[in-house]
Amino acid sequence: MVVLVDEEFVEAVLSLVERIPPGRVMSYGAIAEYLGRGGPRQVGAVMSHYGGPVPWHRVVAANGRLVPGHEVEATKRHRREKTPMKGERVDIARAGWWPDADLNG
DNA sequence: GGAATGACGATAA
DNA sequence: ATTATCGCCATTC
Repeated sequence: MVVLVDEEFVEAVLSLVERIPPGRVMSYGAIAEYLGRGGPRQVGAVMSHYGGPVPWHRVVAANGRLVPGHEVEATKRHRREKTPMKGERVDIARAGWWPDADLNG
């Protein structure tokens, strides 16, 4: 099914998700914003089709909602990574990560 | 080309 | 805090 509309876009998304460190998360919008290509829906679409081999559980909705269909799985993993959370949701205010955030010395 | 869909986001009530 | 609606962007039928 070669639905690779933009292999480059897929690579960029997966590559970025791989860069998300443990205990941190990025929202679909943040990823789309960083890449500057498409929108949050496109990032989510890529994840649903090619987000298998990457730490998808570190990608959450802007409101901290975990990945639909894998809420339990994602929650378990965050518990292992000590991700800052508020009940069933991730505390984006504390766990929100950005590539530049790691450059800060 | 047009309508419907989707791992989203923001706003209104 | 929760539910409902509109907007965004590209894919799919």
